[in-house]
Amino acid sequence: MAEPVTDLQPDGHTDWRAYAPIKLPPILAASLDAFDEHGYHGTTVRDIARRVGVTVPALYYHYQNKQALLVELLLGSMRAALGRCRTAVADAGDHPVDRFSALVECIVLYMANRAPLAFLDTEMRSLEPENRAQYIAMRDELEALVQTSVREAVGMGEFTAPYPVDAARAVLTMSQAVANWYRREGPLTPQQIADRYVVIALACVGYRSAPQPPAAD
Amino acid sequence: MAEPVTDLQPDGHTDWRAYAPIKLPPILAASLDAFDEHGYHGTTVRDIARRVGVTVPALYYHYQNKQALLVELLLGSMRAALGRCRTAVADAGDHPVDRFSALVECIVLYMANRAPLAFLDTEMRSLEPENRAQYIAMRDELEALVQTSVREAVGMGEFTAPYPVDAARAVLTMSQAVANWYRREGPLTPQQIADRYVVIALACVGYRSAPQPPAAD
DNA sequence: CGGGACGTAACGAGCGCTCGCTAGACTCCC
DNA sequence: GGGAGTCTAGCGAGCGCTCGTTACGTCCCG
Repeated sequence: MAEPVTDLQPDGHTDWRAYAPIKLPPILAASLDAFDEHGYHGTTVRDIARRVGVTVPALYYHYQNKQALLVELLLGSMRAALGRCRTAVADAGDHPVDRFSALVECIVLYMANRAPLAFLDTEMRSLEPENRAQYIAMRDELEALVQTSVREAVGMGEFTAPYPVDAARAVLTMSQAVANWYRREGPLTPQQIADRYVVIALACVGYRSAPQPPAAD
Repeated sequence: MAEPVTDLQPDGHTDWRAYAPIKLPPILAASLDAFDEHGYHGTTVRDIARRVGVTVPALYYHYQNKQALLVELLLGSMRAALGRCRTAVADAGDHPVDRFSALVECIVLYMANRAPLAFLDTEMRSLEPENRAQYIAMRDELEALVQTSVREAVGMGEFTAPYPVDAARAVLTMSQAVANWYRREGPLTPQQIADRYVVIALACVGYRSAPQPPAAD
């Protein structure tokens, strides 16, 4: 019942910076739209069916229940984001500053290019306990990646922020928040936003020689 | 039906830094807990009644309907936060850097001291259109306060961030995110977190001589 | 001609909300 | 001082409706 969706797999990418238009099965795509608009509990299976253009039992032929739709989207999204972040860290080489920059760029790129999926994050609390536990485990791993790169860069004297743990969390949260305000019709591309956020994040953690591009808003 | 609650008024404070333990009418307090746990649509009026220890009709004696409970909490919370921010800006004097610092401190203090209320923010989409419009208007005003202080400080050469608009939004979102992770039993007081966030935020916007307190995490 | 992919119809449960009613406290007037 | 009237705060019962879910029939394609 429902085979793996490439866009929701940890290795569903060849280049962590590359994003094709997202391709989800119709039922998942409709569920995503509905959950983003009204939240999990505010969405009815009848609404999802209506969006897809089928009847309710057709949904239950493809997915076990409503919760399975949320699990597929939420865990899949986190799996995909984490997979890309792991690749980004691996590709960034040995230097913690490069790993940190790659992480911020990767997270922001995901939040913008997959904003509807990332926006679902708040529906985490509607996951049943064991699903939520899985989600939180991945979430914690993502934060650990960021915290580790910051800690190492501080150890090398590259970052001078007086409160590196708080600064790292601040960077993570401000990056994740991109999913909440990014609009495709906005003036900046995801890559432009990501580039700017790398600069902002490096300033946040007190990078000793943060780059100062000439551009302005 | 339901007289004003001090904690939810824009002028429900004498000092914008001072927070007494929050005091809400029992029904609102129970609604807040339930909405935080399960979301608006995931909460039943029977659950709220059970928490208060009364029957469902008793709720409807005090409040018009379920939506009115959310409106009271969400608009009230935003009203209170915005009220404090306006006071903070007014008290900070003429210098944009001081206004910016006061704003960050004020926002973080609110997010920590009123975390359950601030956490409700995501339930904005469950507001009926006209209520949501009011909420968004206040939200926009809050962002405008931050953006203005940054723009003025950049104009004076005090902030050197290459992308001040993006940096200002990053600061706002990372500050608001405090409500999502703050725990009362955590190691830092709200004031300590706020002080640290002022330092981090000043770094974010490229304050030319950001203070460097000696402490570490 | 079998099974994958649906549709029709309906189930029990629970939803937000309201009805009619009442115990008790308070006010007012004679 | 005491009865009549009114107000607050709440109750038990149940309304009409929608929810997630399912049993079962049907159609079409290989």
